[in-house]
Amino acid sequence: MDRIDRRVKRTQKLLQKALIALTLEKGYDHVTIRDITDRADVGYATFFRHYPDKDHLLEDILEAMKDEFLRLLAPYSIITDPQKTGALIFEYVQANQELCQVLLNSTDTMSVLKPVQKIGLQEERLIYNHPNRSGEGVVPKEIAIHHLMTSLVMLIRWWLENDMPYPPERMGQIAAELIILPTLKAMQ
Amino acid sequence: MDRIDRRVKRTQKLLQKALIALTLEKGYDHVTIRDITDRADVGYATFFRHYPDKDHLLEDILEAMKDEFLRLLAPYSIITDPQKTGALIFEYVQANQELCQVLLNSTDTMSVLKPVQKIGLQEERLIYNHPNRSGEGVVPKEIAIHHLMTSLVMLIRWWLENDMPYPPERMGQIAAELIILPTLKAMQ
DNA sequence: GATGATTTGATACATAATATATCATATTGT
DNA sequence: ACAATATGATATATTATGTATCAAATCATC
Repeated sequence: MDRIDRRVKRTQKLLQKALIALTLEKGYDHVTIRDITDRADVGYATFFRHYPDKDHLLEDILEAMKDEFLRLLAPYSIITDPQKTGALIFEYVQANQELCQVLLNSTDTMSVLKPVQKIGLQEERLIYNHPNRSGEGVVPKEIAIHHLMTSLVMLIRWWLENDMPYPPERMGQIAAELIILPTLKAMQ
Repeated sequence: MDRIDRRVKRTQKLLQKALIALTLEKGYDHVTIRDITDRADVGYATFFRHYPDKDHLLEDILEAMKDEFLRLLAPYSIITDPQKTGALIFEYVQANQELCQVLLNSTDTMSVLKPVQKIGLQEERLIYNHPNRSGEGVVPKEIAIHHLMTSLVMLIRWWLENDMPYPPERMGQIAAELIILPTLKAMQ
């Protein structure tokens, strides 16, 4: 009933791989749809049978990554153990370096931030009740969560752009001291 | 000798104003060069006599803003008085709301971050010698400065996107507690 | 394995935007 | 007033997007 045609899944995977490879080669903006379909060895018109434009293909890639990523982090909490969670995040980024580079450096980086925001809101209750939170800060909750998530993404961006000069454990520690703990402390 | 033809300055100003207005109306990506030249009431080919593409026009606008912005902040330091400087920043953003919205929400927001980074590096020595800095943190200097600047830009983005729900003074305070002071403390 | 449904490839085509070239006209700096 | 330069208008080449069509291949299911 609800199963997806093998051909569809195959075509979409080919298009996704092609976009990732081409973005690494010449930059997201300079990749044309013809480039993608040629690389994927797929008819040109076939692209539009799956995605209305390039951005939607990127979004699809991001969605898949998000799911895998959340599964990885599920056993821990960014609040209960900031350093450990931070390290896990940077280990994941290291293991999926090319994919992350594409998602975070495509012109559309900002669109990546929206799903990330959602992840933040899912943990909101957890954050709000955490003992590290003093409750005496001046920072509204919504701002704090926004800051937490976007700053982490920006830190990952920096790390990738500078060829990962520190190991994941160290980056986790940095994320904790620079972003996670201060945010908890400053929350209203 | 070095002076610029009045016609050139006039045309460039018209193109800049047109891009800002059109970006607010329909979004940066959807603005065509024909749109710009029509709105500016200028010949189509004239655009390319000044800029190779839309991004370079945006860059020109950004450059002008950067200069004005730095002149505004010159008497103060983000380090000596974080709250006051923060408030000043948000007051400027409020006064130049439309311009800032265009620069921070155009797809190319990331290109805005590069000049901002430069501003940060100019203050680097000042930051490094500030008494608020404990010197016991684990965060490398380059990461701290990157974090400081990008987080401020992201906070401004949030403020604009959410219709500026708090006054500039409050935002300056928030920026200080959430970003500036923690960064100084965590610096190595 | 046969069959009806769906996807794909190939092709043609319409549209839109970018970018360049040319030349008469208008404006500028001196 | 005059030489230099910028502009407007127009034509044209190029590139990319997006749609339409139909035969052939592939799929799910029985």
